[in-house]
Amino acid sequence: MTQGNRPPPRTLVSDARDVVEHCAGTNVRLAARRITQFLETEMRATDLSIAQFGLMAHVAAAKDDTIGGLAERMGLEQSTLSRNLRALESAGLVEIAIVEKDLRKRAVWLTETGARRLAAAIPVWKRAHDALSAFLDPNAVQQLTAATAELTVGSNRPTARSSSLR
Amino acid sequence: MTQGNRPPPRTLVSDARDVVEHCAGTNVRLAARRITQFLETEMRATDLSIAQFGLMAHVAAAKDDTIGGLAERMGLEQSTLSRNLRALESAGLVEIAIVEKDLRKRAVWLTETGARRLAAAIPVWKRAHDALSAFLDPNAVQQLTAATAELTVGSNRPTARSSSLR
DNA sequence: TCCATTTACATGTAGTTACATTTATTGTAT
DNA sequence: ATACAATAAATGTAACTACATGTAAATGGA
Repeated sequence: MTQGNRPPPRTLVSDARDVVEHCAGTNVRLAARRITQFLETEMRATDLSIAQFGLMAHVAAAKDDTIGGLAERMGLEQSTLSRNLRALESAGLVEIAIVEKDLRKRAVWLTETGARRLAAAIPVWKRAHDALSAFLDPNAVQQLTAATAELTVGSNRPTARSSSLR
Repeated sequence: MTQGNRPPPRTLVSDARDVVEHCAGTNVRLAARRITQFLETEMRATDLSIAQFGLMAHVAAAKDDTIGGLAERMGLEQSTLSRNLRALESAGLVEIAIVEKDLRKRAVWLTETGARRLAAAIPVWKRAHDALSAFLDPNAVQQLTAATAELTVGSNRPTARSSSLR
């Protein structure tokens, strides 16, 4: 009787199941792995990884295209993007050059080869993405991604109360 | 006049913008990076990465807990999981042992230390996850992840028409 | 039983990512 | 003009991940 509708006692196992089921972090990472593996398989013929394909699409779509600007929009560390771009440069797919107005900055653009490779990859991506759409709603992913935009670490941390932890 | 409501001609730039905006692969990866960075920051005090935290939660929640079974449920390569587990083993957080019934298999479980570390991390995760919920709906992520479950490469590839590419 | 096949895991190698630090350039206050 | 601070990118290092391959154990048909 004293147990009424008290919640069941939390155990490590039940807490762990909670994490496995509900954690947005572990779950979005799992979803990303599965979707990546699917698209990577479907787009194997392009000889571009999803990371490379996405980066090249960003470069092609970019108006301001300094490394820092790209990193911001892609949610990548500047150092990560720097390296990924250098790899594409070595492959002859992009060119990187110093901006005259500010010698610290670098501008990036697709080479002819890069543009051709991206253009060739787009229809493959379209077919792969259509196949993916049979399983999940790309709009849902888009909305999720949009929601995370405000999460950007750096300036606007509304929940910077982590100091109260210790 | 001849242009009526014909769709505009596709250019590489407009196609690239399409990819950037709509691609579920690049977008879910972006969302995963942002969410990971947020949680990693909020949970710094636990001294566990999200990958480690999630893996330990899976180990704690697992009934069958061979490496292959874990890999399946976590959408990770067996080789990846093998290494990640060995790292946790070196840190004294899990134990790994051969299964007597089948000497090829390995069973995994948390050590006392591991259980204590995970138990200590759970409330930190709860606070971090609550903060995250202000920005996005964990249910949406859960549903997305559930949708990707059928995507598992290996058996049920409904779109294995990639050979028609060339 | 024996051998080929399959299964489970480990290892070599490489791509993607992040943090900390360094280097070069720009901006600013004296 | 000079010195100090801020900004942009590159580099050192390491974690996470996957593919290809190797090794050991189990399984199944001859």
